[in-house]
Amino acid sequence: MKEQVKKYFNRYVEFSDSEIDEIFSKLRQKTFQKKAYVLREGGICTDRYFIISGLVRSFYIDHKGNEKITQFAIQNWWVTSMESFIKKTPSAISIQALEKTEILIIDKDELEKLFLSIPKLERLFRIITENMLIATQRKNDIYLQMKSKNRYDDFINHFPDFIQRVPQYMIASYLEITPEYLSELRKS
Amino acid sequence: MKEQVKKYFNRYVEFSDSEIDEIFSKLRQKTFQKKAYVLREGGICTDRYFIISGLVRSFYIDHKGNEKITQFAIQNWWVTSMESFIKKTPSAISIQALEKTEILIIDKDELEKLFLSIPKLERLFRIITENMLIATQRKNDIYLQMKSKNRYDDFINHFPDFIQRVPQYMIASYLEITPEYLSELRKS
DNA sequence: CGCGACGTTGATTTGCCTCAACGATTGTGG
DNA sequence: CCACAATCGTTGAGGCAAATCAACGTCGCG
Repeated sequence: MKEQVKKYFNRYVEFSDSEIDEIFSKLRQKTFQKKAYVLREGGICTDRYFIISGLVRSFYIDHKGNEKITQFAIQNWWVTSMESFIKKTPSAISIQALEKTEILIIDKDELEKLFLSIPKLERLFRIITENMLIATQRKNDIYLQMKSKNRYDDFINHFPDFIQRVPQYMIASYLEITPEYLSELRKS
Repeated sequence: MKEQVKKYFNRYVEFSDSEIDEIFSKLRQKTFQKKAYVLREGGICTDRYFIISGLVRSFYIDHKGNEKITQFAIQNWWVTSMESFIKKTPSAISIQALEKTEILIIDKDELEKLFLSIPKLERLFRIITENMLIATQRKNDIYLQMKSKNRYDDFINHFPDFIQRVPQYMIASYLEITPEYLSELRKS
């Protein structure tokens, strides 16, 4: 497991073994069973979560009471409620495991301390955040412009493995389509 | 002008005067007339742009040949084509001044060097990127869920000054509505 | 076994787009 | 300084993508 994380970290910035050890000493590891909540709506999100294995979704409840899924995250992805984490406000989203999921947890205060002692770590997080921004902008631009059918095709191309692991109505939610209409689309 | 930027920088991280001077020595200043292009689609975006005064839009051309506006930026905002900047790929978007606009330009290579000599600057950019991510996610979540009418109301509340400065059909484009339909909405 | 979770189907409605045409305003060259 | 062209907002008719609502079939699980 440590090897996996180390490899991931070194993809963007090179850390020495002692730096990795220092970072690791601040991480907590936790296992979430299927349907368990990593974070509940309304709570302050004080952590960043790194997925070792498994699958989670983040979602919020819209004004009509429907769940809206904003993100799926798997192995080697970071999740958090960014707005809550940065502004220390109650989180609008919940994060929930869809399978048994292994997660590494880093606390905000610990992270800030690590940024000071290991500036390279701050660099890593700058880069990670930039990548998240690009991905989010991409979803924004592409999905607003595309018709439902094309969004579904795009999703299949980008995340083929998710089709197997995620129930269809959740994919519909992520794509902002009703389950009924997605079912219709799939016939063709 | 220098005071304005210094004040902005110090909102997130405190820099010494000598650090500010070092940063400033790497910045170029440029004035763009109305309708002038800061960046053209297809070019590699090697800079980040900081708006001193004025107003720009970023937009791309969709598959039907229509302009889609993804962002407006004013005083104290950063703009760039993030994907092009990070990956060094041709930019999908153009950036254009909608008014006479004063811009500070920082080159990517210079910025990377500054990150090494002034780690606090990297911190500033991490924070800026986080804020951009939050804003982008917000647009994502809210706009996908809202009907056109609500998006327009939301826009008016968040950016009341833009209404005066930006032609209506550009606001329509930003909100992913046709100008005709926005006109219809405004009647109520 | 029985219940809840999930996918499908069909009928109806609606939000929004498309296309075409028409004023009002601004700007520009002769 | 006027004439003509762009640019911009509005209006209306018609059409389609996608939502809503309700009902039903199927599977897996406690």
